[in-house]
Amino acid sequence: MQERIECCDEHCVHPEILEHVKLEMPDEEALYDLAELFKVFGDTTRIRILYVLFESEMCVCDIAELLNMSQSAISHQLRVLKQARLVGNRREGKTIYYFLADDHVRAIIGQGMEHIEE
Amino acid sequence: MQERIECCDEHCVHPEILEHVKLEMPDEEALYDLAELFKVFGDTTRIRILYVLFESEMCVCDIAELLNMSQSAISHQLRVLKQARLVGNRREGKTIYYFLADDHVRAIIGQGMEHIEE
DNA sequence: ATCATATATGAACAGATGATCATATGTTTG
DNA sequence: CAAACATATGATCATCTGTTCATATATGAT
Repeated sequence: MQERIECCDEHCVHPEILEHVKLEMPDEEALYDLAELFKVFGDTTRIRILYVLFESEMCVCDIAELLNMSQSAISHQLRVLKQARLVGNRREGKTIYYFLADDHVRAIIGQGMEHIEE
Repeated sequence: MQERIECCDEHCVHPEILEHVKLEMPDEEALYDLAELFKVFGDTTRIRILYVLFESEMCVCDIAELLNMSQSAISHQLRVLKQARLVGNRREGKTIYYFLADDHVRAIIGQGMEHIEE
């Protein structure tokens, strides 16, 4: 007689909550984009780059020197950061300066810091 | 005569800014922890789990059913979320209910959403 | 005690990721 | 135009990650 014969027949949350959850879920594309965004923050090198840019815009070789890493490694990561629109850049002669794209970066990292400092 | 003979001798930011950046950087351990935290957010399954828990605490099999994934996969990811202290759980008989650990989760995901919706 | 149910866990494997190396592109200077 | 410099990029490789499968643990019911 019962439709659902597997687990969670009776013990769990009410069906209307399950329905409600399904309705409230953002669409798959947004969830995917969100995970992709956080992946970008989920790497020590990229976090360090972002922290460096908190203080001032900076060229690639300066970042590499500051973080004691190869120019190539930094360049690859700056590409990832730029694709995620977390940083922007501008050219001045041979040099390319990178800077934080917007204040969400600070906000997100700030919230993260609060959590781990608990 | 010059100490620094590589790139960035003259064109780039002033040395005092470089010094300032070095001083302002959080220590390596904090940066590592921060990256680890964002890694946890950087997966579609875990993001979806967190969104489900936005609405209500829920047991493992319900989450699995809602997300159309195996109980094992969900259990593995709940473990990761718990280790990052993003969710907590409580037992009620055979069932274990998971819930959001604190409001940083909402804040962080909210900021992330704002960014991708730009 | 035995069985069913809910969840957890370890091993294994495929796919993703990040640093390195070599090289390419683009800019300035002589 | 050639050389020097700043940056970007493609290939490679070792490592990490997430799912699956099989199995273990824990609780409740009979």
